[in-house]
Amino acid sequence: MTLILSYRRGEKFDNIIRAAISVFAKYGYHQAQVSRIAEEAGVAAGTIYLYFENKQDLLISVFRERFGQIVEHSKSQLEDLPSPLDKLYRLVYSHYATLAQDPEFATVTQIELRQSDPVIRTGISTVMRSYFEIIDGVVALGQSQGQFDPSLDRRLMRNMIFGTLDQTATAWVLSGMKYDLLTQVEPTYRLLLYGMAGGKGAIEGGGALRTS
Amino acid sequence: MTLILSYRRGEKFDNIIRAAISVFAKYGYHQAQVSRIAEEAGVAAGTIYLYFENKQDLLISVFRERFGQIVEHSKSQLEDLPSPLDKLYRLVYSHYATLAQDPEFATVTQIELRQSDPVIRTGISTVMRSYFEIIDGVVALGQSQGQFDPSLDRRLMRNMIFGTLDQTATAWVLSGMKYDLLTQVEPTYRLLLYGMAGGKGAIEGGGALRTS
Amino acid sequence: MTLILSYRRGEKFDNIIRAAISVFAKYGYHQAQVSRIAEEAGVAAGTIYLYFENKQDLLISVFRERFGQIVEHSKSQLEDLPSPLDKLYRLVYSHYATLAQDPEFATVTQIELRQSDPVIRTGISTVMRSYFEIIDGVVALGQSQGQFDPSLDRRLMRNMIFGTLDQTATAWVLSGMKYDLLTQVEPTYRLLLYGMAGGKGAIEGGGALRTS
Amino acid sequence: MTLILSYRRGEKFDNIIRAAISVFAKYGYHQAQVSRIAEEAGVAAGTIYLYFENKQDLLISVFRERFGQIVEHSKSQLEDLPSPLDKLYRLVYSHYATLAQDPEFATVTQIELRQSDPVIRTGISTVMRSYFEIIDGVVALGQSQGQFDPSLDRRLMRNMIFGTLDQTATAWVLSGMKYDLLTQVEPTYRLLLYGMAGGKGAIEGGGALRTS
DNA sequence: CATGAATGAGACTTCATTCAT
DNA sequence: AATGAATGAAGTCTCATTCAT
Repeated sequence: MTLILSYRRGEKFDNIIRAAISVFAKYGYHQAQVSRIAEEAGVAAGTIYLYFENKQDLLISVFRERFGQIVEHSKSQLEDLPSPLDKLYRLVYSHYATLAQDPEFATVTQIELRQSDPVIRTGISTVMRSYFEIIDGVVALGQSQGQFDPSLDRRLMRNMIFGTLDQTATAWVLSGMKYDLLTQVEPTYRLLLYGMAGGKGAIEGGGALRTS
Repeated sequence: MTLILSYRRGEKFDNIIRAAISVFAKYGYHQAQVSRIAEEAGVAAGTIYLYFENKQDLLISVFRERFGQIVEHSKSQLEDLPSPLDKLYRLVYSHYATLAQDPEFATVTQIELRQSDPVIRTGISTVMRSYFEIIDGVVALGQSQGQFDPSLDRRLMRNMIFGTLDQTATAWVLSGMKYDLLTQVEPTYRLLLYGMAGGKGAIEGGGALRTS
Repeated sequence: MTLILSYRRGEKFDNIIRAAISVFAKYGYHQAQVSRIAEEAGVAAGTIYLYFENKQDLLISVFRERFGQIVEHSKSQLEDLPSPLDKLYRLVYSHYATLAQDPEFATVTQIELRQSDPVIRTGISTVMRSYFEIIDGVVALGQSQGQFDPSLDRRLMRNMIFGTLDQTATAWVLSGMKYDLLTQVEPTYRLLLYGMAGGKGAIEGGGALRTS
Repeated sequence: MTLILSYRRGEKFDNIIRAAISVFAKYGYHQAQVSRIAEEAGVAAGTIYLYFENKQDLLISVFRERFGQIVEHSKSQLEDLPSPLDKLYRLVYSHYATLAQDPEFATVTQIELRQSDPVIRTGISTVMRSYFEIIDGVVALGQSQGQFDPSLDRRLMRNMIFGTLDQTATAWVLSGMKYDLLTQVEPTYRLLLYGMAGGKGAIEGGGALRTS
């Protein structure tokens, strides 16, 4: 494991990651053969095991590697912005843009990564946590400054933001990426902020059932 | 296939479905052996293939069977309610209540069903479509009656609603179901309806970036 | 494991054992492919795993199965004989005759079974123990009746008996089984009983070094 | 091969041999990784291949190197002694003492070296032959001088001597070397010389079966 | 003489599925 | 309708060995 880490970060490492994304996207995780990834990366099959512990680790690493960059990128982008609203907008934009720019990565992220395998889920959730922290940061700031409803549970808001972005992205991938995901940035932003009511303020109704 | 259908709906069918949920929840889809499901259902392994085409079909059937009931239930529940707001509230409630009532089914739904296998995804999306149609119906009614912002894309609203419910449910399952999911009904309803801004109406800011 | 045991003892079981002896003898343990054994046994490769846990278990089972028969046979043969000397003679005869009758089994026993793999050694030693107990029984009886020197360590005598039989058998196998092993029965018996001195009684010498 | 020989005998060669004994004893031949031996010897993995042809050669060399010393030592020790009985005694003593002095080497010799691999067996038997010749020399001298029964087959006597020493040593190793092997020198010597009957001379019985 | 990153062959084993009974 | 013994395809991973430096 220590040895493996010492190998990381090299031309071959990058080639393997690239090839893995491509092959995972094309064939899916289970159908993707390690030997095929090796071939596409221009290395011997055994070489992959100098850089990754096993196939699962490769999938997780693909995600960590790329999504880690995205998280770093998002973080730096949001830092410059003082307004929580701007941060939210930028967050939506970054999320969609990242996926729109790289269809193969989008496929892997939205489809292949949803493996129920515990090891894979655990590996992914580690990276996801840092993304959630970014979202949480935006939410917290907005609440403290009064732009976001301070009475709402922070975790729930995060679930809405991520759930909406993720579901929208998944729907887009499953549609065959036929439309431009970036057209959804603005409406998603508005929807998250003002809700389905569109910012009209409190509406009568919906309360009759609350006791059920 | 015709033969298979003729067998369906019997005591054994139900036993197998029940056993499958239990075993999928305990071991995960890939680790769940058909022979183990058979054992837990009290039938021979081969018998399962009289009721289901294959293991994938079993997973999809589990979902179709249970989720179909839920969809029917939700549909009938919403029909009685005239207000789109009440419908939305009831939708949130039903979604959470169904999962909260059956932890094993919740695990299978939120975790195991997220298989990247195309066949499984296709099978699931068929069932999901009818659920999406319910959501879409609520959204359309709300827009035509003016409670929901008519300028918003209907599909996007559906993605937000489902994405939020789903992500919230997944977070709850992954947390070990340690808290009561039903406490999230009310806040989720409000959040979906009024957004993060809490229904304060248009807020300045967030617009500067819209051209980026 | 319980399941596996329920399968044991059938025509297929015997065929696999027979095929395994043949293939192990021909190719050696490591070079012997499970698929080849299956082919020779006239079953599918997977079928072997219904009867044996793995390849190691197959090797151990081969030994246990055949050697177990031998042990039972030897035990019954020796029981009838009242004299420890006759028992010893019969022991030597049985040991050599068993191997001489089945060259393939002899090869597996003397060569392939000498794997240093801990699991294999453990599996084998379990069966060997019962053979050692037979030898020990003969030794104990002979000592109590006065035909064997009672001052000698019983375990050491067992080591000499088994070591001599085993080494003689191994030398015979490695020689290509070019001579008749049964010609060694009589001289082996005499050698074990009377020693290299040939029963001449105490001889001067050899004592000068005993303090070194 | 010529190149390889020219490298031999140096500090590194000795380090590798030492490391190999240690690693083979700890992990067994198949579990012993060349890279681990290299690490323990303080050299790079590739360096081992400057001194040894392959892993098998390394195992054989370990044996040849150490056992060769032992053979030379035994030979020189026995040369001084005029009596075949003293030679026999010394042989037993040397055999046990060598193993008792070096537990790791004992483990490798008695356990790891029993590989069924033909190449390894062949390599080992070459070294063994010279040891057998020493034994044969003692036997021949004893027979010609009349201390050993001249009617007995020389090879059989060698098998008994080596088989007894070897089996006793193996039993000692497998017991975890819990007792002092040297306590077995004297009884082993007596047992080999006078047999189980303890030198009482011919005993009635055991003859009835000789025709069977 | 030495290194150590890269190679790549090779086989065990699992388990969903079948089909004779 | 049910059984369950038998099938057989299919792919990951290890690690001895090489060779460019």
